[in-house]
Amino acid sequence: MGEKSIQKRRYILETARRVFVEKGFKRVTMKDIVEACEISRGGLYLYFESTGQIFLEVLKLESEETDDVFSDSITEDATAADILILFLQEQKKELLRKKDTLTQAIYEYYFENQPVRKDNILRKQFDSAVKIIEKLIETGVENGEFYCEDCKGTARNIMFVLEGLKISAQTIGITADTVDREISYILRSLDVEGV
Amino acid sequence: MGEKSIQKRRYILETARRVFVEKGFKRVTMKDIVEACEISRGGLYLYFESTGQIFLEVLKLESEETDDVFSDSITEDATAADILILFLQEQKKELLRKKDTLTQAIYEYYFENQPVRKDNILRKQFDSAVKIIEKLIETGVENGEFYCEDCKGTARNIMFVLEGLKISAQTIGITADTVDREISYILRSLDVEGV
Amino acid sequence: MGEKSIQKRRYILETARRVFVEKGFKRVTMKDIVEACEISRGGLYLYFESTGQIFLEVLKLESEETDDVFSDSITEDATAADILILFLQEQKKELLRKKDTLTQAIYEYYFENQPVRKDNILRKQFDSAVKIIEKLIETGVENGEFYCEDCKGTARNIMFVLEGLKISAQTIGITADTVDREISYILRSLDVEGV
Amino acid sequence: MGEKSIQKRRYILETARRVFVEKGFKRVTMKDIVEACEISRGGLYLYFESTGQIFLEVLKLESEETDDVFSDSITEDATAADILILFLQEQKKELLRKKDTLTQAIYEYYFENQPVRKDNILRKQFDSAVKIIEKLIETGVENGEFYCEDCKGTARNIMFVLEGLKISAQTIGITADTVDREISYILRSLDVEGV
DNA sequence: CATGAATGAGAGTTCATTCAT
DNA sequence: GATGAATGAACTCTCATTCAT
Repeated sequence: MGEKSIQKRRYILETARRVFVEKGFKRVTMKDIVEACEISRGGLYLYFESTGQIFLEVLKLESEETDDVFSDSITEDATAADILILFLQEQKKELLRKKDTLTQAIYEYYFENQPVRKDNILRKQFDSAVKIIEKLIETGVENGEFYCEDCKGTARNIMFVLEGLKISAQTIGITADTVDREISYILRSLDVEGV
Repeated sequence: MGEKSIQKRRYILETARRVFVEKGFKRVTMKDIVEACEISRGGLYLYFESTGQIFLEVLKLESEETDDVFSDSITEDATAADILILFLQEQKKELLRKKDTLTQAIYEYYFENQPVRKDNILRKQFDSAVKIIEKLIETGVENGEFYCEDCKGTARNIMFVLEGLKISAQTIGITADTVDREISYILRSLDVEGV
Repeated sequence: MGEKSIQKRRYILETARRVFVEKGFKRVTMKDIVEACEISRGGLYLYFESTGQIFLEVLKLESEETDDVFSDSITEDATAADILILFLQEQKKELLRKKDTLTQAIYEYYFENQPVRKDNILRKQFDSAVKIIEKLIETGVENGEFYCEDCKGTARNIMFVLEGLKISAQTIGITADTVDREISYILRSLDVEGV
Repeated sequence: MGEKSIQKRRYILETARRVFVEKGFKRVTMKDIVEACEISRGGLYLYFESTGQIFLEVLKLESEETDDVFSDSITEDATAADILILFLQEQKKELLRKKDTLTQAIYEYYFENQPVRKDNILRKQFDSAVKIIEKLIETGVENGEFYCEDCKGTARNIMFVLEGLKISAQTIGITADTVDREISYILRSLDVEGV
């Protein structure tokens, strides 16, 4: 059952991604994807067997392409504070996009499919983000940019706040203001100046 | 549209609630509710016209009965810190329940139906919770229990952390430990002693 | 899930019977039956859930209505030989009908579904036919109409010959002559005169 | 339509045979055969155009290789009774095998495809078996081994009993005992001693 | 008011068959 | 000759919704 044309596979995943962005996870049917891809009903089944599988593959692709969220922000002479701020700004953009984001689909998918710890991509991303932020804060503390007694705790706290903002964006709705306020709250708690 | 038997209406909502707790929002069909209620198909339509409407009514009932989350915790001689801690412990319980909670259904519902600001019950609850916490913190500050420069900001921050924990509980899964750590992080940031 | 209108149920079974007679068992789809009955797709599922179930019910009806194959042949003053001959003539008619018979469908069904001994309607019918024939032969022997050393064996043998003719009719094809020859072979072996 | 590789053709038929043995005729799809043969979808169509055609060819091969059912049993000094008994024992083995036999597939095929008399392989086999048994009985009668007034009739009767047993084995199920009883019934009717 | 049979749209899935390579 | 990706028809099954009783 060799995986057929690898381009087509990728094409389907990219197209499906748009569908998920638009409709979330649950509402998406194989038919939706077939139609978006303009391929035949049977054609899709040649590559994938369910929306769940397709979604997971979309996520995989996604994380392959973007596990460098931070690396983008890192330039030689950027300070820890610079990087943290940049990262938070990125998150803000993402948060406010609301549509054009997989967020909703991801949540919906994980509501239904809570895979074993190990397979939970979401968890991996969360944990790795915590680690990176922790490192960043430690660096900042060493440089005298930040003041912080519990770097790991703070990193975790930041991530939960971001998660809270993310889900709020999708449910109760948030404004740029709200995000800005939370970001400065975080930065102030680190004693970053001029915020 | 004469409102028929008000007991039956209530009976349906209570039964439907259980269904939503069990299956979330999206997966619930009118058929599910009909079967859970053991009433006739047509009968349900006499009272409600869609799962969405039913869900909203369930939420309404819910909030009528439970906008006193705090009042429970408040006894005459409880300190602000006592109350806050009690509140956070309540939230912890709720968070770890995971199943047996409307949380997932609520998120799912609001993913699809983002009503005008004003009708967003979720938002109202969030905002009112922020206000209450803010008050609480202010009281605590006045009493010298807490140290806090931006009460409103802190209150908001607490709520976002809780939201973050809530959604994490439903997706990546969290442990009691994780919640405890966040709670003490919050309390420490308020300079609450002995945490 | 009460069984709805009993007439409709029966109507469906009778219509389905015609479909099975025409197409056998395997080739029949739920759609075929829906169309033959001129009811809606969902309507059929209200009553039955698979062609297999429908077929079994058809058989049940069938056997309720026809377990009196013999009783028809029995009149007060008929001799055992008369009855046996009548019975064999009935079988001949059935055999030669070829179409307009459930035979094929029955075989196809039992190829796939070999239920526990006890539930095998086919087996029950076979066994009960053997018993009746045995009785008949015994009576004939007592009356001096037949000569037979092993009544049970002969009865069984007759039934297997009939089965052989039945399946042959459906596969290699047989003529009236063939059946007649087998019938007289049987009767001769019982020493029935004038055959 | 140049006949391509004759080995491949044969390979396909042998593999397909196994598939038919396992699943009968109707349930077998071109896909099943393609997969069992581990060849390409298009490849199969180069050699055959339908499961029906493949099945017929399988039967042809089969009969080429096994029209010597009897010859196996015939040794120089075997008596007619010996040979008949051996033949019936062979049939018994076949009957009880149930799975691992083409029987079901053959019946299913002929249910749907009743070719003109002449092409009906099944019929040919039946007729030729009758002839051989007839010869055998005649020989036995001449040798004083058997008593029989209508050799052809008896031969035919034996074959129908065998057919009856065969179809019963596939539908209502039979035991070794049942077969033994029928075999001795047959032999007794031929006055074979010691049965 | 209440019932529940009936309808029909729509989602999922599998395969026979073709055809460009 | 051979491959296997692609197509589209055909089936199965489930529900929201209506409507006669």
